[in-house]
Amino acid sequence: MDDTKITARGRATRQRIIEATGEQILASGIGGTTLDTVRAATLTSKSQLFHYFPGGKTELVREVALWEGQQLLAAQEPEIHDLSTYESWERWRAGLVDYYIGLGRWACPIGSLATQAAMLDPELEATIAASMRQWRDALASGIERMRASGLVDPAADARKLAVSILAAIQGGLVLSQPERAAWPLEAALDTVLDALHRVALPSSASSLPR
Amino acid sequence: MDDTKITARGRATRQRIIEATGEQILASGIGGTTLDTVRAATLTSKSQLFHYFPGGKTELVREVALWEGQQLLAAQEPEIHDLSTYESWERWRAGLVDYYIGLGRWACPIGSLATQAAMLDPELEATIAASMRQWRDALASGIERMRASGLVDPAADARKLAVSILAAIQGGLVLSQPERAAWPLEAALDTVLDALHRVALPSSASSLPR
DNA sequence: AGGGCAATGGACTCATTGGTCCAGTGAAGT
DNA sequence: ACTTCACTGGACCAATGAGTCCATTGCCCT
Repeated sequence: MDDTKITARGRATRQRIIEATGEQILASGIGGTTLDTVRAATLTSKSQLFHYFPGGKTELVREVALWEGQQLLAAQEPEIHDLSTYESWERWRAGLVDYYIGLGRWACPIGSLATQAAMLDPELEATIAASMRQWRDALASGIERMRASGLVDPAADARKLAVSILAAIQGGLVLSQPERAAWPLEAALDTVLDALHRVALPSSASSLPR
Repeated sequence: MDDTKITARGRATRQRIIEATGEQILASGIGGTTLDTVRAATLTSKSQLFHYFPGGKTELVREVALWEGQQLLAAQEPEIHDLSTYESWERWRAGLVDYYIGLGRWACPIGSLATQAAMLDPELEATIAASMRQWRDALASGIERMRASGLVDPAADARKLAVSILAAIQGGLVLSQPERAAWPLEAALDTVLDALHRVALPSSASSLPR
């Protein structure tokens, strides 16, 4: 949607719609989120939904995916851009778990969307894949920084480790969901971060208090 | 559904419905699977669907979840009941990846269902959680066997490692989906199985050809 | 052979939902 | 003040999809 003809009030309404839709999708999935429930939650009307998202539900969901991707990355600041020490990784880990706890649901706004997107909308899937890649690259950069400063084995494969960490998060959340508890997520993260510690050079600290 | 009044033909039809529904759910999700498409794929009629699954779509999906859970475990035989050596783990891993490749989609019949179930049907979620627990316990038993035979550190937490391995599978598949490639799944599995190797006792072989 | 019930076919109903349309309202700029 | 256009309200439409109902077929058992 073009931003050329939109007032401050309009932008606020539009953003309100996106955020409310995001919450509903996290809670009930794309299929369980209807334009009517969004309308009710945002105190708007059908025409507003189509005014701000001419492409209808499809476009709205894509905008939500974009927004959630940004939010997820932002929630990991500032550590996500450091990760140059084990202490930084520890802080990042704690913050991330807190973020998911704060959501009130054991689900990743991006991850659970990814599963649904593949079946519904290829463009949405591409958007989400881009968010994932961005996230993965941020983690990989941190590992690279540690490698550069000699904290981990130069032979370590940063890309592969980053993918494994992301997988632990996503998979951990899948398992945490039915348990309604953080321990599967934390166990998976522990194990994979241990693996990261294990590629530490013999001379450096290779274990953290757990 | 009671099996008391069902003929061989009936049972076959019922099973055909379950399997076709399972395929459609894997491809399009629960929401994307309609009774009409199931009817078309199985050459049945609406009344048959309700004849075999009086509870309607809800009951049908639950039966599918049960069936898929059994299939998934069966696909890992016989290794899933061994896992007492690193070689057995390696064979198990190769077989599992092959199984997912064979499905033609980078998704787990149980895992992707789990994400959707939480938003739709608590009983379905419970069914899936039970499958996951069974799976996890099978893996944990294997680790226990290795511990008993002295192949891994007695201090290793089998339950935690099993959860981490499952998380790597589920998360790896989430990441593999948009990539349309096995490497994220394999990377995640590699990393977490490496972690298992690392808890090997110093006297035993602690690395595998990769 | 034939009675009975499982199995099947398919039209029909009703609720939901995405999307359209047009008529009002209000705020920003001149 | 007034004009304009973004913004808003809500009735309406068409498609879809779950579930119902009843009539018909055909297999199993005696």
